[in-house]
Amino acid sequence: MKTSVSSKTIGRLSLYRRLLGRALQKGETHFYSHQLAKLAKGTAAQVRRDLMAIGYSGNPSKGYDIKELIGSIGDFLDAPEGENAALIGVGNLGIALLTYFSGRRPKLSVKAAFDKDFGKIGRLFGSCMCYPMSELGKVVAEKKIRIAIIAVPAEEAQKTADRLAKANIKGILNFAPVPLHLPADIFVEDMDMTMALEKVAFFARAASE
Amino acid sequence: MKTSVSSKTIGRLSLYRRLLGRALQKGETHFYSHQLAKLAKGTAAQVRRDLMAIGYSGNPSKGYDIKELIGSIGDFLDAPEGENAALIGVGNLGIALLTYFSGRRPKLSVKAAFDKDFGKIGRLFGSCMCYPMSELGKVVAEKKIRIAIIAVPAEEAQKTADRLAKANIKGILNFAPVPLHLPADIFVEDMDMTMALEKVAFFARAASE
DNA sequence: GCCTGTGAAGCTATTCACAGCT
DNA sequence: AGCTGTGAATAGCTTCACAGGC
Repeated sequence: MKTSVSSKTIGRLSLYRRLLGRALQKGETHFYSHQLAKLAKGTAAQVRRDLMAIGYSGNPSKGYDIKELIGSIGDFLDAPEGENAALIGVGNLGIALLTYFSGRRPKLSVKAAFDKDFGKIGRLFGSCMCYPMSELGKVVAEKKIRIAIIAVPAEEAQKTADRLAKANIKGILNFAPVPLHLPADIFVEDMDMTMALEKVAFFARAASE
Repeated sequence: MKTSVSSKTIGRLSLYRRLLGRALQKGETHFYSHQLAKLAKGTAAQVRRDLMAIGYSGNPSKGYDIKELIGSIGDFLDAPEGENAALIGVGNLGIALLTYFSGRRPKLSVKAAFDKDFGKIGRLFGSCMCYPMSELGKVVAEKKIRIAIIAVPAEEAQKTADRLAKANIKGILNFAPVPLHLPADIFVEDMDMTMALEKVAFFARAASE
């Protein structure tokens, strides 16, 4: 049932939830689709379509109840038991990501880090222990980890991904600037920062002339 | 003319260039569209369409000349004089990005960093001097900076973006997890890592049942 | 009147499929 | 035979526009 929702819609739902959370903290209680659209830089029709996908219904006169809607998005997006992640590659970027993700979502946290550098193994980064790669399978099973973040150099990314696949990881957030070749049942989301920066450079130039 | 190429195509061209560079280093000289497609995890037809967009033509019998193609992509994507970027927000993430982007592309480099923390101002990060925000306009003009990377906390992102707009920045790579409201002639690419991780969590779960 | 929910239209992006070349 | 380049077809996503409700 839920597999029929597009990746783009899932992304926007994640965004809506955050924006709604901020509105809630400011004391708002209800929102119209066009208000949420404005915050999210989308259109009202799209907001309504996205909410249709999760089966949430608003009220034509008051709009959407913010608290309720946040709950509905959570019911749809989050695993009830929460989701544990592993970080592979405790370099500059890896450490920044650990900090960035820590405490952001109650149901989604990085529970273990891995590196091949013996200087890092056994140390705590934030509240996250760094293990050697050889213990990947064991730790992943113990801590019920299902998703992983790859923050290793490009040359090691594919090898790392293969090990993750063997460890039964089902989803990967990939920061290495190379596409990963993996079995089709593993979901991969690429964060190609080089691509992103080159895009910005290109369109900035295109706009300037 | 070049504005007619879609953002997705631009992104893939950036990827192709990197993949071709690696193939070149391995000693390859020619490539067929299906070979590049395999590396890029796309289809042969799409590779050919993308190359059509930049007006590069291959040879039906030998395929594409790798060196030549890298050159053509460069002619299309890169500003001949190069493109200078600024980094705003020298926290954990900002520093990781400085390291990540340094030396990756000859024609695209981060030339200045900005922060509001006086402890950071005046220091060198990598080869990048950290300036106070008050000097943004001046430094941007002096160093001919046209694009910027936002790596500040969510609460400060919009304010930072407004200052960048005032400083005549034409493109922004935004790592803050909030959409930015800016004049339409400024290109913004969002790197919403929270969204990406939630997507991975969702589809990993969907695949597991 | 101004909202939501949604079928239908419109767009954009991708893939098919084949003519033309070597 | 096996490739490229490309019109035509398809699939996927977004927006329009309006019925129905308060």
